[in-house]
Amino acid sequence: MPKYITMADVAREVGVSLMTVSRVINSKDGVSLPTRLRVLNAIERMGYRPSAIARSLATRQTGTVGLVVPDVADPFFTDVVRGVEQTAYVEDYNVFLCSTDQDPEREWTVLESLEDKRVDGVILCSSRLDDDKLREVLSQHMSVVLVNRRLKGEDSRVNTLLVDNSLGSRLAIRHLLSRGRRAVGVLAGPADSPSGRQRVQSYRAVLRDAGVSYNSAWVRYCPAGMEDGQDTARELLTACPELTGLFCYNDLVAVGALRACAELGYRVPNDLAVVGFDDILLAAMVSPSLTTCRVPRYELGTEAMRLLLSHVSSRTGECEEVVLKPELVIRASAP
Amino acid sequence: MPKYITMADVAREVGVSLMTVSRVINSKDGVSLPTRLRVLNAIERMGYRPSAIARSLATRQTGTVGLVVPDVADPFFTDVVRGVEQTAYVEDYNVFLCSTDQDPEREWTVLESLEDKRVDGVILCSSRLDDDKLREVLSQHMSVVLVNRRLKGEDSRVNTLLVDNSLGSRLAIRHLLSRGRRAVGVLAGPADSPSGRQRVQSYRAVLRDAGVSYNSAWVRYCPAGMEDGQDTARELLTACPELTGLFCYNDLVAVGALRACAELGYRVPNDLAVVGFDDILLAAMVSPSLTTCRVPRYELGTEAMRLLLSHVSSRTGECEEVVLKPELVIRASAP
DNA sequence: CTGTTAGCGCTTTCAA
DNA sequence: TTGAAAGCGCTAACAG
Repeated sequence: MPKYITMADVAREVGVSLMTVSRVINSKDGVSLPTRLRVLNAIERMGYRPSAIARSLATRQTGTVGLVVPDVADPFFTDVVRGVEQTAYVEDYNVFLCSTDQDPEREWTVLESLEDKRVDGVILCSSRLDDDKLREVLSQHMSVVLVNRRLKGEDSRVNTLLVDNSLGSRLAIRHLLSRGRRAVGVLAGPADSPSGRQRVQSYRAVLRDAGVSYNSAWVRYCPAGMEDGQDTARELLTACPELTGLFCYNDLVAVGALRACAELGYRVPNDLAVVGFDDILLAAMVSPSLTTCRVPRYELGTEAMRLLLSHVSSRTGECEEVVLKPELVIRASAP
Repeated sequence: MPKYITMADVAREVGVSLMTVSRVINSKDGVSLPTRLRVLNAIERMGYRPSAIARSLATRQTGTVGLVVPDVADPFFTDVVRGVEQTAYVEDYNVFLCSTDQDPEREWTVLESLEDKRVDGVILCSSRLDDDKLREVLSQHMSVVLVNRRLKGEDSRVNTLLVDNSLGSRLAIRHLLSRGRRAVGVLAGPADSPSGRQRVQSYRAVLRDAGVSYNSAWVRYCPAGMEDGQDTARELLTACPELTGLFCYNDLVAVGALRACAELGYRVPNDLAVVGFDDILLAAMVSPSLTTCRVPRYELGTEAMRLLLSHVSSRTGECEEVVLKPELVIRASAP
């Protein structure tokens, strides 16, 4: 059990006041070089480390941020976390990682616990809270970055970081059309996912613009896991054997679809071209390898942290909205 | 910018002293029911949340732990993180996630930053620090759980959580031998990885016990990524075409080996049987699907957190060593 | 049952 | 250039 050295210990050792030690620690001037050196020496010798807790209480800044994600193990958020962590490290912040497990109540709870810990700010990914709840809990936080979610009316208090879903959708669907796939189905992800809905909208728009007719039965909502994708793909393909292309909510769902195809005897891409979303590591690894929309997930993390810190240290408190662009990666499942 | 309510605000509002409010918050008795109710009511109404910072300073307990991993995005640690986070949530702790990026200096730095934040304890996974440095930095922490690493001589101050690598290795090699693969190579992972070395040792022991001769050229150390596995496998297979089996440091390396096989025209499992380690999601997904040693990663996380909390709240400060057992999962790459 | 007095370890005035 | 005093928001130890 280590006994923490305090500033008073150091001051006593050197024979100066607390303030002198404090000044040295914070590299403030007003300390003669000889004194500074003696203090520095004592600090080193005694192994003194200032208590961030005490400092936080006095300065009202904790040097910590909260990162809230639906699922730590989801390969999508895994990279976001990496990005946040990396930038935090460089900027000398620590990050509280919280998983909500997709549960709004748990999301609420962790946001409160972060408030208790007096984090300097929060990065909230893919929030499942409804607008009112979200507004309420966020109003308690000093700085906020919302990732993958827009909150109307709060643009002045909340930073927003989005992926251009419409663009992704357009790239994917146009690619399929350009390859002669005119009957394109969609595994649209959770019905309550804004990004899913956005992509379906763009899907419709592209087909309309291209003068290609489509059937509303071709679009199915589904949970975002691989098993879910497999099950829903099986249903969709059985119900609509006319499909020649399939656009999936994410790569996990797409891999599920691939498995459903294998199961049903569909050859990919001959019988059915499949496009995913995100470009997780797995996408390049399955066979056939997956054509997909690459989302810059790591950059999502670094950018989120950048937005947060710039808000924290800005006197004005102005907020930004940043949109990152996906790009199409063409592989074997939809060449 | 929210203005935080303080305990004094609540006390003034209700017309009682700080202590009464404090007692109510901490559910201590010595407060009459009517008073308690009035306080509770005010807290609710004013939206008061006690500052964990101030409380930490007073109690010398922060309700936070540090989790240090080499790489947040590594699918292995991803599940460990999930386990830790889950248990932390249930037990009302917050976790600081730190990535070391395999860099000993960074590891040192983050451990110091966690010390500054006065975490109640630290879970350190696969530390790359040498014994002395490790001992030094850990001596500054109240409670420690070392995962995948043993530190001799500190058993009384440090909890240890290990995977039974020997067992895993034995299961894998015996499986290969039982299928008639007698020329088994090893992609052993980083030369400085204790778990890698442990597995190589068991590999030798099993062959010796089985009376099977082997060639030391069959064992190659390599970095732990997929590309690394692919490169090293290519070299190994080219140099030792007599191999009929391959035991890999982890699944990523094994998948790399699979790719090298495809490249070189080896059929798996006909020409070469491949066994991985860990059983990450990817293992079941590649083709041929990967035979591997499943490591209970999520349990590693929950158990680590359990060990930590039991140490934190134990008056005695006794430490434990726990070993978790892997099991063989037989799939197509080595049926 | 309730309140008062001291800190926890640091920073922020303001004096010297 | 240095230091003394007060306070950040809370709890622990005693009173009453």
